[in-house]
Amino acid sequence: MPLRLFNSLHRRVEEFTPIDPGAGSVGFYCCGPTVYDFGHIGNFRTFVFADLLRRHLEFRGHRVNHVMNITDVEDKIIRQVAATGLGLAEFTGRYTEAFLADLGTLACRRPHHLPRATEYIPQIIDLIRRLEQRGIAYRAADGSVYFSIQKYRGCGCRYGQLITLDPEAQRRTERVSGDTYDKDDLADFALWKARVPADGAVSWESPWGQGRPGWHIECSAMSMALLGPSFDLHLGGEDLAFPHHEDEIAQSEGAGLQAPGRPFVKHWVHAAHLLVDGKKMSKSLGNFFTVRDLLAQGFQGREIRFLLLGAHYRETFNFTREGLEAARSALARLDATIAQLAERSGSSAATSTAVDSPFVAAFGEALDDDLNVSKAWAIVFDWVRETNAALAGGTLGAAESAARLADWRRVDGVLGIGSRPEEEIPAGVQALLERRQVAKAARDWATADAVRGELKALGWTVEDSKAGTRLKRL
RNA sequence: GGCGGGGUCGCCAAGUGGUAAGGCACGGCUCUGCAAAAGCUGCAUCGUCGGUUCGAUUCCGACCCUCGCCUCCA
Repeated sequence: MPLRLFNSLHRRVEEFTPIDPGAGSVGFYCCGPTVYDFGHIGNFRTFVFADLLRRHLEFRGHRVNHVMNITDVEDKIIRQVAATGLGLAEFTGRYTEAFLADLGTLACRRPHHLPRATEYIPQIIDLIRRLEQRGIAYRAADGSVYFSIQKYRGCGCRYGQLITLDPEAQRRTERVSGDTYDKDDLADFALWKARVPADGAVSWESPWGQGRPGWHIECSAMSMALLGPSFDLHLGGEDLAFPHHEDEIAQSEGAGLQAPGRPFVKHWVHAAHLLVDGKKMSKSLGNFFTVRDLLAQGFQGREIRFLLLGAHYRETFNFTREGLEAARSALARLDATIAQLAERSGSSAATSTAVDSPFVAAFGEALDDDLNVSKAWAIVFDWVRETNAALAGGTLGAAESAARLADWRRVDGVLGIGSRPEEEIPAGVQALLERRQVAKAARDWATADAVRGELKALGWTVEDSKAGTRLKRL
């Protein structure tokens, strides 16, 4: 069975097929961060999900051209720039670096392209001009350029591809009524924002005078610049479906750059939000974690990744500290099995086989099923139990161990969990261990147990087995 | 008010028209000097009430609870 994915465009699970099978790579775009602060764990759920999809596509033999934009000009950024007195590039550069570091902490493969909005101003301007030429964009009294949804519809295009919209039934929220722009229609959105004094030095020359791009237009301009006017996959958090993605479609298809009958994007995929302790993350509730916060609490990136990969991407997922602790325990069990396989396989290398083992095949099929990662983990842990049983039974030879290890590496190429970083054993701990060994040899159990207690207090646990004594970090 | 998700074991979380994966936690047993680790093993009838069906947790209806979106929040 081929890969099937939910497509927000049609609200059903569909087989994934590249829009252009001869292209040699899959065009893959994921809306990235707005760099005005550290990303929180909810943001990273989307990026970890995107990483899983990318890795699975690669596992299935696709070459993926992964693009993620960095929004480095936006209202909040401008406010921060003004408040901190830093230059725009300096300010956004800091958070961009932090974001990429966090992405690395969570073992996400680096996107092939990380375009910044400010580096694509000419392309953005070209796109707006094209929309203007086609009569879909208009300049308002405030000097800004807006996208006219009515004109767009008049061209036979459809606005409302990702959601069902009934403008009459929409509630007037504060955000709408608080909008002070001079738009023809409330639903219209800014393509180019005329400079206002509060923008400070953040502005660019354009055919409409000084100003800066609207939010939605950057993704249209950059995705099409890097992936062409029609590409395969566009991902993002569910909150972006409307209006951001809807507007991206409108701008991109409104510009009419696609070949006849081709859409801007073939498959839209949205990741559900994360809850923290059952509630939406928000600063006022204080249930807001950055990756850094969690590292400071002693958790590892792989533990966070494991937890984020625990649930299906289209389900809201409840992120808790208990969940992180459970992730740690589960990973310790997995790590122990992998370590034993490595030990047992010694120097023998696995002979590569043309056919996937039943384990690897079942794992891949689980992910083919709309990225059913929970099912995939169930398969992994079934395999862990079975492997442990074989290991405990002493029936696993070096070659078989190496083969299993190779299977795990294959699977982990998709999961990206990796292995626990080796921790050096401090000399003091090593000395205690030796003291205990001496006591043990002398059958002085009281001393041996006392030393074990001391080691435990230092964060190390001792495991005796027939093969010898093993020291493990708690 | 409109639209869209959810309610499955103590916690997290899959899934299916024929009596429910996996993880964490917990109990018993084996192994162990004792432990730990590991193995074996035990532990749920799926929000409520109706309906369809030979049979529903899975389909339909109503209700309750909960979460999200409704114009620049992943």
